[in-house]
Amino acid sequence: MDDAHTVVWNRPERAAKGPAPSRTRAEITAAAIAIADTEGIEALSMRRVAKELGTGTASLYRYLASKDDLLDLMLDAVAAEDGGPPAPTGDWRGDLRTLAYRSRATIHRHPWMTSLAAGRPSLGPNSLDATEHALAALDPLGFDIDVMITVVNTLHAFVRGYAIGELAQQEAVRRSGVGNQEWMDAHAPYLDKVVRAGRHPLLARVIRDAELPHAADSAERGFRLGLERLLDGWEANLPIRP
Amino acid sequence: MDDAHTVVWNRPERAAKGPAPSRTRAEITAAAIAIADTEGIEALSMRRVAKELGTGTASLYRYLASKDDLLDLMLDAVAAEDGGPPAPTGDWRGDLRTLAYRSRATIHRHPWMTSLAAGRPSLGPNSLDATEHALAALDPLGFDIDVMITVVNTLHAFVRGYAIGELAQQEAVRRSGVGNQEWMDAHAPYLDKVVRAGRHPLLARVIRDAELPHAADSAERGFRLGLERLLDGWEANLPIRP
DNA sequence: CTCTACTCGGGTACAGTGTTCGCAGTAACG
DNA sequence: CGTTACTGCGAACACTGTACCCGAGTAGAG
Repeated sequence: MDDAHTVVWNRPERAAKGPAPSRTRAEITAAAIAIADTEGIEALSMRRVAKELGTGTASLYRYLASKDDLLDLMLDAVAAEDGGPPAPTGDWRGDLRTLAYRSRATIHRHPWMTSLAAGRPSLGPNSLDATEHALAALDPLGFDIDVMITVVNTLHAFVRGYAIGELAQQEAVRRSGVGNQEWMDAHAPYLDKVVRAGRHPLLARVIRDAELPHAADSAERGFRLGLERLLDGWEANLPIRP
Repeated sequence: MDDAHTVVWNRPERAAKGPAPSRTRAEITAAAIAIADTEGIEALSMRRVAKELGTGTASLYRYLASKDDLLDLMLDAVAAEDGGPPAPTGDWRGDLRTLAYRSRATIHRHPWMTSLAAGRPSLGPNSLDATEHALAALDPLGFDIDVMITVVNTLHAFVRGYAIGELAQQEAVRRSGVGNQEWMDAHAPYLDKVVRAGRHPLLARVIRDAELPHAADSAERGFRLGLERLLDGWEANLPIRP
């Protein structure tokens, strides 16, 4: 791979000369995503991908400069699911809410996203499309461009950060290899001890009295609550009141 | 490690019988944090930690059931920096702002946190302390416990998510091994092509016209802006108006 | 058409990873 | 004082990403 100095998005898929490649980057990416979805991100190895495609491991390096490139491609590929973001409707609040929920759904479909996205700027073409559409929803509001990008960044930050919290336990359980009940049983004595020690009265109230953590849709309700407050904050600071 | 079924926080540090261990979990954790800070999280291996401490690699497994345990300990250790969170002052807005800024500073000091925190619930004693203090700041406001924990979760989500975005490029540059300029040079042709293609007019405005991304304190100003809007959103929904 | 210059696929090899096993030495309990 | 349970750790195992090199195959040049 002689053009490793270039970025993967800017590298031609097929060489000018020579025989035609038998796979495509998209094929390889799709196989990798399938593995990460079903077996977890820690099961994703180049050898595993090669086996899935029925090729030799070293062949993959004809398409990708490194595993890092593959991870970049995976992140950008899932950003294009559902055929790209919807067009702005004029209701900025509804549009942003829709984008946030779509983003959340995507992360839930691919929990490995959260760990990959950390430390990896979203510069793929599909991610850029998503950002453009988010900006478009804000365009009619009269913010200047600096505020607009800040709003988009903040929304993005909330969605990603919230999803990380939501999926943390679920992912820990999955990685541990045991069932949810066994995982709980392993952690219960420790948490009991903390609560019983009495130095965390409010946390104890959360564990004992709170209804939300025990509800089936607790995460979704918390997400909506946080999101609406965020939108409230911007609505209260619109330069042009509708 | 026969009690691997237990959680690391709940495992006794020293055995009842036998010779005294020559290191402590805290020592090992500190060494690991130092390596991750200076050489990056991908340089953190059990062998590297052992070398740093001058021990054999296998000895570490007398203190930790797995590398995963070590990562958990690292995350909780940094949560205790600066001697724990400050006591509530009565100004809930200021208190939450302080907590958010402290959290951001910690992440900046340890950029590897973002990738570790994904998929790992924060159940360590120091993390629980931090959550307790955040709840305490909200206690006088009259929210019920469900809303309180939602507010804390949302704040946490915003801070973590924003930091991920802030550090993404910086981490990508570091991991690539080349300097910032070379990294920029490698990405510029691709971004130029995207802008020139004309299908992202708002993104083009951000890249060309926005002042914020070029300012030295851009990330900090964006963080403050997002945080204040979030606080605005809650202030507008207080059950008891002060 | 031949020749040349290139690419493609992939077996092999290398350095590194997390973790287990077994063994020698040591401290405390009965 | 013997027994027991621990400690430190060298060696080994099964994996990882990926560089190297090879024969085979294809496109354009002359």
